[in-house]
Amino acid sequence: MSAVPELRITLAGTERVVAAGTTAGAALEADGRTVIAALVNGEPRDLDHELAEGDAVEPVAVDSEHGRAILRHSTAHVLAQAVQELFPEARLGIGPPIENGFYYDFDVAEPFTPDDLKRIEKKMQEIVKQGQRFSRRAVSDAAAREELADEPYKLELIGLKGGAGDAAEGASVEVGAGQLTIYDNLHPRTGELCWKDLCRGPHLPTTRVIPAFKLMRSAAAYWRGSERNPQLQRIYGTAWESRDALKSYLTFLEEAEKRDHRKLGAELDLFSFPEELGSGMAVFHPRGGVIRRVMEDYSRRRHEEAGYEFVNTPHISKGKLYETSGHLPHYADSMFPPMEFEGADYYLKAMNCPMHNLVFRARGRSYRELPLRLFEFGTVYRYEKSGVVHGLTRARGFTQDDSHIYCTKEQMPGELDALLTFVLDLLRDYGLSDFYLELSTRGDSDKFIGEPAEWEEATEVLRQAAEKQNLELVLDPGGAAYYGPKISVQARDAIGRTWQMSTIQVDFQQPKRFGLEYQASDGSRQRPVMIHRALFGSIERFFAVLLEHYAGAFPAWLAPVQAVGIPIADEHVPYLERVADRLRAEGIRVEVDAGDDRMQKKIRNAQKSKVPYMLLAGDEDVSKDAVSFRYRDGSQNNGVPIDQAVAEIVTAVRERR
RNA sequence: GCCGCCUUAGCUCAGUCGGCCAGAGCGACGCACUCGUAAUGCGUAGGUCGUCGGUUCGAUUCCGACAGGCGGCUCCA
Repeated sequence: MSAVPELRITLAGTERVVAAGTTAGAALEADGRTVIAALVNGEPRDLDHELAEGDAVEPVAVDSEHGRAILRHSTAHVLAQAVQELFPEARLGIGPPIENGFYYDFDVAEPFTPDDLKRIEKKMQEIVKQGQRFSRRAVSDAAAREELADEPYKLELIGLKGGAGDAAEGASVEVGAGQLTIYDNLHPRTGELCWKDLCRGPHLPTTRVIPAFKLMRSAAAYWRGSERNPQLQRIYGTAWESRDALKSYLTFLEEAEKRDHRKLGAELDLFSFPEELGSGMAVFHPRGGVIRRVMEDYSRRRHEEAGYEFVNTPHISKGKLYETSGHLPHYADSMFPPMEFEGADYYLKAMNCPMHNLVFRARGRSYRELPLRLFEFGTVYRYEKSGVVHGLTRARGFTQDDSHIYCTKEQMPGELDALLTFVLDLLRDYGLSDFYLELSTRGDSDKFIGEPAEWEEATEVLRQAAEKQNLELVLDPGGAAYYGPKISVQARDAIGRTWQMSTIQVDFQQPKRFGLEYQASDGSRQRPVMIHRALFGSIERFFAVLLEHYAGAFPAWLAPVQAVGIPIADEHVPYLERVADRLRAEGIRVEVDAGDDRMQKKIRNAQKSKVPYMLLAGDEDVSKDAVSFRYRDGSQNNGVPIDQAVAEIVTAVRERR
């Protein structure tokens, strides 16, 4: 019989009895390298956290989502320590883990240079190599204030304790709701204090078990995320459980860079942003134009089949319209300033909905017409701040595939359900297949207008429609537009990035503001519900997403040039022209490369322009009434009879492959 | 809008510690070559070094403003 007091705990699901004073690490027999922390009763804890009677303990592996966050958080501490060693005057902001990495904010007189980053990274490596221990220590608020007297931002966080979640994204990793703690970095042999930071933790046992990290960039960021606050210098870094994991992340970034639509757009001669037009305004070149036209044509056809009616509206209108719609009071910052003309203020169109409301209101409407679905490729202009304009995904002029559906309240659930299915099916036809949905609801802010009961009802209907799709549903409280809740469809692309695509919004406001009415079967006048919905979001943005998704190698039906004829020698050009004529007669976009490059060079050019089909012909093919295929992936299929070759291409295009 | 960085030929980039005619590769154009699955050779043209202003005997180079771009912050389709 031992006199040592004992504890009963649950270890990774099984009951155990351990000596009092046992740490989570000891109970888990953690090596501190692959298992780097513990979940105690669901809360992340350091390995040297002492267990209490009845605790449930689970290991946290460094290569788990939780584990990486802890690793990155610890690496952020190493970053801050390195910065303060090199720049003793630097004051600390916050330093949380983020997706794929971490950052730390500093108040310094001069922004960091790329050279500074190199020095900081080197210093971090020294700290990692030393293997300093992360040691947790509870402190009272008063003691923390005294210790951190030189860290004004930390003091501010202490003052905000409890409300830290609202203080700033990431601030909650510094101060939790309860007892304040400070982490000391201790020298492994001497135990000497090397550095300390106010932090909730948990952390790795030592800096030595940071396997791989890299500083990425520095940039300015507002303290606590507000434009009104001072700007701090933020350093971004990434950290991984192994060198290989870091390497594959860096490879992913390279891949993303290769797919950048701005780069591909120039390389493939699809579009450009002439400086003469001003920032955020694109022109589409013929090759981009044809892709866009095919995208639009297919969308038009599907909308027509789904009972939409097409309308057209101007690009400019008197300000009164946007006062009626409520945009001017809520949205004026995003609109171009007005043009004074004939005694009225004219605004560039920033939204299509007010104009569609005028179409609805142009005459009396009957319940028999509902749901009335108005559709337009409507070009809008929005004033985007100069720093946010970004290629085709964030432009100042863009075209929405916008539609507004007017229906009765009773029709709303069925309409939303059908709409969401329609939207997802159509997106799938363009080649996106991996989706999740986001439901954005009303928040506390006073930007939201309208009756809470209406909001609740609409939110509930949207939720039900979303749940029927059997897709992951993410809640986004407070993310709604000012006039109503919305569902947005998020799509993951070929390399796993997510893009916001379609949005579906319910709006009770505009029908009221415009006095929209229909006559019901009982002769009474009723107010319709309005559903806003853009499927591509904007054609330009959707174009960019597809361009990046396919890395420029569009499926045949969208490819600007679907086939290129490549003669082995000049004398084979007329033969290929005849083949090309056959294809053109079937509506295929085909070119014959009759230039005086060598055949190999023509193949290279066609390959670089990502043409799906290369059709080669030499004496052998001519003698057999055939062509030889070279596909984009480099594979070939030689001596294919012309009829068969034409059929192969036509079928692929018809089936949108 | 804020912070930092960037802007040299159609594209990608050298270069000038302030000094006579600013370079390369690719692309374009011309000539020769007529070739079986990712670059044939030779030649030619092309730049008031983003714009405007300042400093200087002299500015593409230094300084400032503006425009455009890139990375973030804030915001968003």
